Amino acid sequence: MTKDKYIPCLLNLFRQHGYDGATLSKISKATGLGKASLYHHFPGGKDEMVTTILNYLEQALEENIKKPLRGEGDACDRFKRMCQSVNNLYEGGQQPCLFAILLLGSARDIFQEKVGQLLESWISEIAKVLIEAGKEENIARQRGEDAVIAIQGALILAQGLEDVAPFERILQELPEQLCI
Amino acid sequence: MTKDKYIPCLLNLFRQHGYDGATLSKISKATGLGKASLYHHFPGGKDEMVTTILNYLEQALEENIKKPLRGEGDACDRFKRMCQSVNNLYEGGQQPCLFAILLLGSARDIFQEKVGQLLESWISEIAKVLIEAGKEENIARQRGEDAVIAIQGALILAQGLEDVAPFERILQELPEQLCI
DNA sequence: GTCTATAAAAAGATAGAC
DNA sequence: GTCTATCTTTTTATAGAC
Repeated sequence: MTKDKYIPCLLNLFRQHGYDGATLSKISKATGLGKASLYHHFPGGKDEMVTTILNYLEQALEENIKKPLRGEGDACDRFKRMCQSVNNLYEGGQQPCLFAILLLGSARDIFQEKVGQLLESWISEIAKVLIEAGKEENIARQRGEDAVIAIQGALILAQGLEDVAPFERILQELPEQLCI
Repeated sequence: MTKDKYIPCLLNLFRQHGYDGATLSKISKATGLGKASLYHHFPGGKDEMVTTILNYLEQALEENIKKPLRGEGDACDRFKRMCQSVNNLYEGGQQPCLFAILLLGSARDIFQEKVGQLLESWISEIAKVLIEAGKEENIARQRGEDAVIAIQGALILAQGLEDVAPFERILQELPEQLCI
């Protein structure tokens, strides 16, 4: 898959400009590929680019988020490692979340189902850790939701206030709040 | 201001489709006005429409959010009234937040400053209630941030999961969590 | 696999009549 | 204050050469 090479660049573009804002002109300039070349790699146009990115993010979620949650140590240790990964993926809170961007943009209808699955699997994986740690099932599920809510909300606020401090604080507090 | 008549319709459009997705064609169809008429009311085009909406939302924030926070009763009672208003404004979690939409879309550069001010004033007003209730200043500020983070995150999750339950739960828990 | 050139469609915006 | 008609620009998408 030679087109994998362009995924990081494309991810950045869609995160910075949104689905509509990332025009083929900008994509062409950023990747260094002509428009026709872009359609050679992604015959389906921007939709296929975003679908490719979402598949890449599904892997990243598996590798950087879920795997640490299934790793060594107690629940709190695992959550700490998850938060470190989250911090990296969102570059310390400076980068918005593509999931949220897609859910709030004009392409919502196209990508909502896939994004919903990814969010659901993230919540579910957090809940599993807490169930394993002895928490009641409903509580564990709620804590999983709370974690994703806090991360998504903090990313929004970081964008609004142009300040990553709330995001950093949320990530720091999250492991303990989940284990209480 | 006769153009005020169109604000609710415009707000709905931009919330449903985002800044780019709300095209002049859709706006024309939804308002029943021709494109030229739209430019008569909003010479600055879509930018001016959104600016007008944001000024309207600033009033709504003042009237429905801040005013209840300065009202009668203890801190927890005031937060409960705020949450009722929040529930109404976002239609039980079914409607996304225009603030988040603008921050995550292609028009971020144009509206970030204004949206940031509105979020900041919301946080600040929550903090004031907690300071008045005897909380330490830094803690009060953090709780204000936590509230806005929870609401924004819950709205994202509601969109992703196509389920308002997390939003409803967050709003129900919020008053007590703030007062602890 | 990449390019230039071009087409086709859609978007934002305006002129001028009524 | 609203309309029809038109214009300009941008965007997506493709044809065909190399």
